[in-house]
Amino acid sequence: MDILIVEDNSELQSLLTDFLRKEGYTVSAVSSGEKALSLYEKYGARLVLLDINLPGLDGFAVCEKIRKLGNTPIIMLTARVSKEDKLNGIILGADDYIEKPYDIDILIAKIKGIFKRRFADDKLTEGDITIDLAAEKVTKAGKPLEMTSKEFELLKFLIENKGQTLTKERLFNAVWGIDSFSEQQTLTVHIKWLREKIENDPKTPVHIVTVWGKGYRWEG
Amino acid sequence: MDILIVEDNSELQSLLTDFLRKEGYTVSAVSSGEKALSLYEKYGARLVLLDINLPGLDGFAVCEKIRKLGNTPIIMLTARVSKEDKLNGIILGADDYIEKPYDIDILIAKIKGIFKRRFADDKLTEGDITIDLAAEKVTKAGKPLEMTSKEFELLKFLIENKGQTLTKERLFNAVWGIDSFSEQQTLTVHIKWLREKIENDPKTPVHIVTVWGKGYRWEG
DNA sequence: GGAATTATTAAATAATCATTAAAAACCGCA
DNA sequence: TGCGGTTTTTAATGATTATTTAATAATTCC
Repeated sequence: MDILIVEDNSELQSLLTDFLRKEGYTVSAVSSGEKALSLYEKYGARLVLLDINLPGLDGFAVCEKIRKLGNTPIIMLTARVSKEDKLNGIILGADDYIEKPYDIDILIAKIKGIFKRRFADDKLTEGDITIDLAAEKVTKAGKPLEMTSKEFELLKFLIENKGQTLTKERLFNAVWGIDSFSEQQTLTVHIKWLREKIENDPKTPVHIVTVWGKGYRWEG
Repeated sequence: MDILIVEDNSELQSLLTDFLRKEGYTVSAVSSGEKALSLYEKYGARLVLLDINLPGLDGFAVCEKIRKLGNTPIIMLTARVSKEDKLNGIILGADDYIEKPYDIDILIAKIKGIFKRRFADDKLTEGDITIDLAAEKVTKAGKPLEMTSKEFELLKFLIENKGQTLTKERLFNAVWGIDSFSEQQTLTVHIKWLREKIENDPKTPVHIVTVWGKGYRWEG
């Protein structure tokens, strides 16, 4: 899915949906924060358009949650124009915002800008590494890399949160699903295998860097 | 299952379902993209009728996902007639589309056409292997291969979805039709017999490759 | 230099897949 | 129905691959 629209005004929702589809994006639209989250968790999205005024869970909360689940760019839609909101939205992780009533062309332009900046094509690329998340396939400089499932999960999580330092605990939790601060050996060993496959010179890793005393970080 | 209908308009859904059942197809109908995907993942389908306007996950997104899971032909149902939609749907993998309100006879004709093109007439070839789906006969480099019915079904399903990794669950459901405890064993044994007949060197299979932890994939 | 942390390596364990043989179910046919 | 052969399933065993554990070496920070 390209774009996830979270907007409870049904008129506006279908307007946006139609417009964006005509631009060639695949669009899913929901009318509540809860639905947005469950859809996002299950299927992800490449961009989220997020209304601030939502029944139940509001836009800021949704933004925060999505930010915890991934680096998907978020554009906030807001009728309220207070400085605090702008500040708040951006601080909490929104990549951009637009005020209602807005010029649809400006919105499209913003969206295109984000897609262009963010995605070369429909695969996730990092340097000479390409990751097909759906097919669970990784290639480096065109050559396919054989990945075990744990290795793939780990790589995926690192790249999805590139630039962020991830604690070992968080990494372990994300990939293995449970807290188990005792078995950090497992993680370091897997990091080792990953580096062996990903890095040009595994002895001096440039992608998977270790943050001493904290954990690891993916550098793009 | 022959046909999976994804349509949230319940009236239209039951109309379609009844009509197609009368034509002799086995039909399942769901009203959301999420349900469609979970059903497809588990049981597959030989044809999908897919409405574009769905609540939540939209038709295009569903189409995209199904395309990643298998080569099943998809017919899009749409009220909107924009060129962009047509383009989009076809680019994303739909084999055909039909506009609402549509003539049911035209739809039936399209469906029959797809079934005929896909599952009846000409012979399916993969390298030096030729499969006659109607006659249930397989030849390798001109020589006939004796196939049991299960072996044939399995081979057919693999080749129909060549290039795609098929989970054991999905393979079993497609060929055996039901879940079972010892499904794994039965499947692996049949894979073994198939390899014995198909592969030049059954010890190092190049056509039926195993995807560790997932299932199998046919490489053409 | 020394304690804490991370990297490396090898070996043990666990999970999954392949092979084989034998039992059970199936099928055509008298 | 019962027979003989074939297909399919089940079960037991062996092989392969993934993952974890454990022991040791290297590195980093103070």
